Amino acid sequence: MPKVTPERLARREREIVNALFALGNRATAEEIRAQLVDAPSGSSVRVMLTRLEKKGVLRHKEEGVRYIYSATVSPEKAKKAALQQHIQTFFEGSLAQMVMSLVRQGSWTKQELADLAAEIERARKEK
Amino acid sequence: MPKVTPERLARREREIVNALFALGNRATAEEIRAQLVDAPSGSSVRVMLTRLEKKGVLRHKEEGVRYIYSATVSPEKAKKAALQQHIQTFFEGSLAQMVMSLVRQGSWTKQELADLAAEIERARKEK
DNA sequence: ACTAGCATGCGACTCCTGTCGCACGTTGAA
DNA sequence: TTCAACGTGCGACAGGAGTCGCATGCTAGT
Repeated sequence: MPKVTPERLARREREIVNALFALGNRATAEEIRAQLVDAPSGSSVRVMLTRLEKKGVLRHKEEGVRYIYSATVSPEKAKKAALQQHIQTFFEGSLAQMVMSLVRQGSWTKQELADLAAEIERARKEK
Repeated sequence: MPKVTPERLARREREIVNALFALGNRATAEEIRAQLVDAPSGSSVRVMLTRLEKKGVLRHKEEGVRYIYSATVSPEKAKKAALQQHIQTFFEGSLAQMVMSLVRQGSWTKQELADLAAEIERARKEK
């Protein structure tokens, strides 16, 4: 059995896992379905869910009548992997470069900038 | 013909487009192949490349004997879309929240923090 | 002019994705 | 107890993704 990382999933499967993370890694089939762009039938989503579970990517527990799904990888790990991916693809592997770019290009409120500055100060002091 | 955004590509196709971006949106079939994890044969990659081109995701121009491929969407646009995706999935849609988290959790050198602080100062002054 | 070396793309094949309809079990109301 | 409402999963299917071997064509060295 080949190893299955979240990054190596097929399109819809990945969309589903992402939706699950966006929903706090705890959702019913229907909630996930609602989150999907160009949403298929509930039936289709459930097939995917089952397959994903068979692959070991998801698990479920029953809660009353319905199933509550969640990813087996921790959101933290998935987040980290996805970030790594993004940085590798678009910023030559440099986190610093990415954050710089975000600060420069994003649209920030006064408050956000202040908070961010404070956070950085704190990080600098810890050095 | 359904619209084809980079996010809606199949696994391998996406990997290829990402590899292309990582290579500066300008690469030969072989360069792309080398960049792929669990790399398939050159033959396979070229088939993908051709299909991607047919879908309008890529284009190529001949350069001597070989083809140089590049994505039709600008890297900037792709980057933005990918970022949006990431933020939506892992940070409840908040860019600020994401950057905060990165500053807090990333491993930063003194220099990087200084540069970042400077960049933020600059952004604040522009307000 | 030959030939070795690359690079392209065609034809072909397999299996996985993605889709759904429908039958089935449970629950709560009439 | 009958029935509607809801959620699950089975069986089935079509098409696309992913793979490769090989024929073909150009380039550069001998």
